[in-house]
Amino acid sequence: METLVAADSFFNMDCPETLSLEQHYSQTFLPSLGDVITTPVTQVTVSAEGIVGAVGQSQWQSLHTKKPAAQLQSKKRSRKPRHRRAESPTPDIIVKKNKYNKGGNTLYLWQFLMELLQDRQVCPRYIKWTNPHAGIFKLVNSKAVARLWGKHKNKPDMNYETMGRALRYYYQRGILNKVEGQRLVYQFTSLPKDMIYITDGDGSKEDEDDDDDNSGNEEDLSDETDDGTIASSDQSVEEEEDLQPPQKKSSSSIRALTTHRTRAAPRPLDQRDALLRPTSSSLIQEQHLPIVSAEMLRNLQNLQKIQSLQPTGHASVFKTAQLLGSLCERQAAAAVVMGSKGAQETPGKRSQQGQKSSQMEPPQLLSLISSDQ
DNA sequence: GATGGCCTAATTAGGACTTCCGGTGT
DNA sequence: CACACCGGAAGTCCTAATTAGGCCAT
Repeated sequence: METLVAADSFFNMDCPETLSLEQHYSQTFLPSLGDVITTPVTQVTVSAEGIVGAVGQSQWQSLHTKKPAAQLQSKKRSRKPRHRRAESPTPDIIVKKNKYNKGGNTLYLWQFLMELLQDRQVCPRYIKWTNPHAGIFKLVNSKAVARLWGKHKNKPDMNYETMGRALRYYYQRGILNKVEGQRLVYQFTSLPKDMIYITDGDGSKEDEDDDDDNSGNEEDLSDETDDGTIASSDQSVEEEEDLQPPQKKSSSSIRALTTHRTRAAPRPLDQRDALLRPTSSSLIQEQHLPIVSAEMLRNLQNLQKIQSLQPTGHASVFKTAQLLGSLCERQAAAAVVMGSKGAQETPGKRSQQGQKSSQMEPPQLLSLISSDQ
C-alpha cells in the first residue's frame, strides 16, 4: 500500500522538482520498470554431480607460470562479509575442485574455446592449435568462432570485437596470454592433462609455426564449406547443436601429446564426444535427465522402484529410470568381474550397488551412458 | 499464544562477461 | 582503409547466499 500510495502521489503531483522527487521515490518506494515487468524464469536442470566437475588442480598443467593470476579487485558495493561466490575455475586456483561448471549450463569462454579445440567440426576449421605443447591456438575464422560463442550465449550480436574483449580480460586473470606479433593467436596458460588435441595435416606440421598461412587456410575453409562465408559457419552452428556425428575430415588427425594422456587406439567418436562435452551439451543432462529432480534421482536409484515404473505417463522419467537401472546392473556386473579377478577395490566398496551409481567415476559413467544409447 | 522447523520467494552481492568507446599498430 | 588489438568504464545477466515471511505442528 505504501508503494501504491507513493506511486500514485508521485504520478499525480505537479511538482517543479520532479527530478529530485523521482530520484527519491525510485530509491525508496518505486520498483524499477524492470522489476515490475521481468518475470523470473527458473530453469531446473539436473546435473549428475561429479560427472563434469572433478577438475582438480592435479588435472591441470601449467604452461606458463611467469605471471601470477592478477587479482581482480572488486567492487564498490560492500555491506557485510559473505561467502564469496565460486569464481571461474581457472587452472591456477586450488579450491575449484568440484566447482567446475557448478550452476548448470554455465560455460565460460575459455571452456568454450577448449571445447571447440576438441571438436572436429570446428577444429581446425575455425580454430586450431598452432603449438599444442605451449597451449597456443589460433582463431582461424574469428567471425565464425565469435558467432558460435554468441549462439551459445544467446547473443546474436556477438562479434569478434566483443569476444576479444572478454579474451583480453583473461590476460589479467592469468587464463590467457596474447602471442605477440601474431594476429588471432592466443595462448592458454594452463591446460587440462586429459586434453585431446586435434591437429590438421598428418601431424608433422602442427608444431611448426604456421601462422603465416592464414590466407591459405581461409581458402581451404572455403573449399570445405558451401560458400566459405559466415553463412556456412551458421550451418556449422546448426550441425554442432544437432550433435550429429562429426563429419570425417580426411586431413584431420587426433593425437595425444606425449606429455599428455596417451591413447593406444582412438576411442569411437561418439564415446569421445561424450567425454569432450561435459558441460551444457552433456549427454546425461540433456537427453536423460530432462525433468527429474535431484530428489527424484535419489529415489530412482532404488532398483525396486525403477523396476516398478511404467513407461506410460512419464516417458522421460521412465527412460531415466531405465538408464539408472541399466547403470546399476552394469556396475554390479563389473564389480563381480573385478572381484573375481582380485580387483584392487577395498572390500565392501561395492556392497550397495543400488546406491552407488551417482558416485561412479565420471569417465566410467559417461562411457556406460554413451554405450547405452 | 509462543515456539521452532520447514519451505519459498525476494533481495543482495559479486563474477563473468557484454557493450561502447577512443586510441594505436599493422 | 580495414582489421586486429588494447584497456577503461558502465551496464547486463546469472548464480549463490542471505533474509523475510508464511505455514504447520507441537
